[in-house]
Amino acid sequence: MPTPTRESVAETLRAQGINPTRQRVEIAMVLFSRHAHWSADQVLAGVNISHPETSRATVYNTLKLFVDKGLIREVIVDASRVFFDSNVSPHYHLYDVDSGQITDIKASALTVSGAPDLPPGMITEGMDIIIRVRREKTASAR
Amino acid sequence: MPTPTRESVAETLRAQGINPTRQRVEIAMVLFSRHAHWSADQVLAGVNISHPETSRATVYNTLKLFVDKGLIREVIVDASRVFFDSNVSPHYHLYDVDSGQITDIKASALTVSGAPDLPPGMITEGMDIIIRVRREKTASAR
DNA sequence: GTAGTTGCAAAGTGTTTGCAGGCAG
DNA sequence: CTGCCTGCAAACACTTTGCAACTAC
Repeated sequence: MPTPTRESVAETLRAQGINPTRQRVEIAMVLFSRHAHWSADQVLAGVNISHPETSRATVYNTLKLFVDKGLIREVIVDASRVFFDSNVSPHYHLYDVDSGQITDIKASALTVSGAPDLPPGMITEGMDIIIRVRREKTASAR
Repeated sequence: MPTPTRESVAETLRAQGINPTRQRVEIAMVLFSRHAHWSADQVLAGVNISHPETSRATVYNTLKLFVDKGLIREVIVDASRVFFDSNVSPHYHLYDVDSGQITDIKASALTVSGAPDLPPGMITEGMDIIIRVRREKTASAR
């Protein structure tokens, strides 16, 4: 995924039925500049480097909009903040509980079998797998 | 797991090196009254039915203590609050995104193979699997 | 007396909301 | 003009913290 241009990003947004306003394009530019796990604040900071005129509220609104439209994914690994993942291909996560670092695991690298029976009338929306790791030897600090 | 007595709970706490104070025993009584996914507020409410003298701060402190000691598990499925799971045997979760309902899936019901290579010096602390489900037909509301 | 524990209220963090003003067609 | 977007600041929900009072030994 090469660094996208404003035009290609605007095109992507339109394709999802999203009106490509200036702020939304800027936010998408940041998100798609690389596959990463962004907090809302990181996105806000990223956007305002190049274009110092996007508000926090707009960032939150836009991130929610993008999630609804399937452009990005929410990643919930930490109770205290949501990350937004610009990699929407099937994958799971490795979470370093010490550093907070999140790493992707290709879905093809893990096989899950034996899907449980869902309650009737329910459909699966998605499956998250989070492998929590930490630096060895840390033992039982705290 | 039958409803525990204050004595058996105190014993459990001591076994983990936890000083079984009045409040801690009350909190453990609530948590162990049944396997469930408790929010801090639910625990606070539960404790204060029978013993209206435990503060919010103590509930939070105690829950954290219990997690550290392995008596209960944190479940992070929702960005906005932490649940505490009094079932510490290996299992995964089904999460109903509409109702917020969390259901256990026995670990034996799911098989995961192909553990990815960890970064060197890292050890696995645990693996969470969350299957997000929702009521069929809801389609693309909002 | 000492160390560990608790309660209170205030502070903190990430996120959401209400609303007036702006912009595009 | 009209409806969608945006920015601001206040509001929110959950959690954490500082600190004085308390308890057990």
